[in-house]
Amino acid sequence: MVTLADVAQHAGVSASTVSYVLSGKRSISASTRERVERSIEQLGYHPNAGARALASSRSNIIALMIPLRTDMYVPVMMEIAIAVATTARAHGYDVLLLTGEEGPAAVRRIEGSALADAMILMDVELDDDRLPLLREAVRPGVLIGLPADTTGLSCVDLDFQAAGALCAEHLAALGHREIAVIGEAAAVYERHTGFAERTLAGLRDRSHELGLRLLHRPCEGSYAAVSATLARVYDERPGTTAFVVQNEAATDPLLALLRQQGRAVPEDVSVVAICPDQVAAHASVPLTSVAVPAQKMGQYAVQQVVAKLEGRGTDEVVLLAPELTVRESTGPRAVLVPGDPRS
Amino acid sequence: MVTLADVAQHAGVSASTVSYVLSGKRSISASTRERVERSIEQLGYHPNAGARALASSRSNIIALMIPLRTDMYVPVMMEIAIAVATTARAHGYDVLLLTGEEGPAAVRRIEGSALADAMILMDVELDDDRLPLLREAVRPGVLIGLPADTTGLSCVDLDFQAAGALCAEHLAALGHREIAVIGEAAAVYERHTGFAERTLAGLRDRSHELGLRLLHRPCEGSYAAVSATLARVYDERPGTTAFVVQNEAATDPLLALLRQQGRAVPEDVSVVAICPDQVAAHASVPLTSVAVPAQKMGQYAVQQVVAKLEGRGTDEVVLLAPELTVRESTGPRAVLVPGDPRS
DNA sequence: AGACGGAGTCGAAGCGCTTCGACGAAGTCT
DNA sequence: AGACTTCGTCGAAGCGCTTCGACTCCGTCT
Repeated sequence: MVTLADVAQHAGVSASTVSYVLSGKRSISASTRERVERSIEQLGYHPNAGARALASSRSNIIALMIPLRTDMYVPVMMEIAIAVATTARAHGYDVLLLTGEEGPAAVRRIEGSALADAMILMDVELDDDRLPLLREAVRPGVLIGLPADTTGLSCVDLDFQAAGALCAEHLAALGHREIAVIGEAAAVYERHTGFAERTLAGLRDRSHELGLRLLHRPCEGSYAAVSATLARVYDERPGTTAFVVQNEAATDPLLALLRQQGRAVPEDVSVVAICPDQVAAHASVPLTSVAVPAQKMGQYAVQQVVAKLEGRGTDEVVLLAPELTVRESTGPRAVLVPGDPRS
Repeated sequence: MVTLADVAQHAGVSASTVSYVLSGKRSISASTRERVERSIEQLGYHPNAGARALASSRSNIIALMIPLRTDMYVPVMMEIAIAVATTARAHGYDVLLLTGEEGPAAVRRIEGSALADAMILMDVELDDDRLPLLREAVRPGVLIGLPADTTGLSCVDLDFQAAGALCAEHLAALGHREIAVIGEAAAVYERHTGFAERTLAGLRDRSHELGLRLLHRPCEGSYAAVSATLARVYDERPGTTAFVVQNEAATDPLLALLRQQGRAVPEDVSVVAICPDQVAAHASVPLTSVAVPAQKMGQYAVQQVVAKLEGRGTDEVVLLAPELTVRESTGPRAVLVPGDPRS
């Protein structure tokens, strides 16, 4: 392995000079800089990560804790992870992948070992075990998600409450009065994942204001589960004319089942989904949807964490404003009144 | 931060003794060991990763290069990544997440900087840029996937060729004679991703041996694309009675479209998929499938890489034997002959 | 009894880098 | 002209750990 000393010797300067060329922390004459850079190039020098970390107490690594379970949102998680990795690299950082498995111990381990300079946590629960540790930690952290108590923490998330409200508004404007929510799997609510509850709150509140009747049912992503949920919904609320789907895995089954039952989308039933744009656009009926901006969230988390590492940036909660894109799955409520041509 | 020296002082021993307690590389008396362990516990000591890496030239990190693109196999990639992270932790390693973006430069960087002790590469193309570097590298590497030339490399993958053959056999045994393959997106073939071509080879060869007619069409995962492909298939080969689907994203659209066209699965048409079991089991018609053992592949890759790091283990290519699980999407070919009750 | 070997511990020498203080040279101010 | 800066460079002191002798006991073998 070629070391700093090798480069220094090759360029005829001292080791510290090479170091300063690399870091730019002191001014170096153009001629020296060039000579050093040529030597680096020629020798194929890469600074030893361990030595650098030890001397500078900076590892240039950001830890990313992803959820272990794959019961929800796999594409979203993947998209976030890739966005984090890509953005981090652009800022000169690498990403260490931790699974939720270790839980709070992982936070302690990273903190104690200085393996990473900062942490990004995904799949944050309302009252997450890891948060007290994160608050005490020397190293900055950013959450993707929104816990109950955000004091002393930085968070990024979609404003799911506003997203829920937006769905209600869109459907209300189209004349719908009875709406069913196909929610996440029951387990997601049980572990108090914030986004699910917030979406529901947004839907409830705005529905109430707008005079809509709302029925919420948790639902797994399988055909069988969606089928059962759908049957129950129509049983309890035969007048349902619109669905809001939060569990992205449920969108395809839902559309297929509605079609099978002879309910046309959007003529008879409207469907709004909360999911990544890509998923919405590729459904059998392109879905009117509120996008989950996975990539933006990943990028923002990294930017925030890097800002903190550089001394800029403070704790703040950023809720990205939801955007509803109208595609082909929503339309005016079919009203059968005397005189209506369709009646 | 608490250091080795702090622990040593607290326990009343020298630093090296603490180090040996930690590593177990020299024998330590039970009493000393206990005292040191108590001190470690009480002080909440975690060894500094950088210092350890510098002194031992081992970072205890495994680098994982995942594909940047999300045009295929997202759940598989995610499952592999999680399996790698989990298995690595169980062996005392952490995982560094690299995206394919950097390409060969990433290999050089890891190699030069000693950031990781070993590398696991995913999304390997037949003639991958990174392979020459990996062959020269001091650090061991394992590929998940199978390139054209495997000399000097360790690889794990599903035996996709056998998987293809297995599909053909299953359908032949059920009496099918004309089979259509819904392949991966055209881009996947263009970049010469091994598994796609190997599957096809397996299908072709065995079909030929068994006297089946095979039609292969690349296909994106969207409804529109599957719809178009399906139309073309029935146009060219009206007698098609079975489908093999490789692009897992295409399974749902395919089933939905077949249903829409009044073709019952499995009564009129059989469908075999090559995808993770979870995907197959949750489809609208539970799919007969050859499993892509993502988790096993991830686990194996880590075990292999760890074996190499420990001096055990040599270069070898491991192709996992495919297993076909019969579910509800395949059945005997509907034969309309005079006298058949259905005719 | 003396030589020998293993178990248990310690001290010290690095690992390759960053960073601080120092120093000469050259420019700037009064 | 002398006193100050500023610029560019160097030497040396660590960062916290691993690891290699070396040393001391103490039990064992002849």
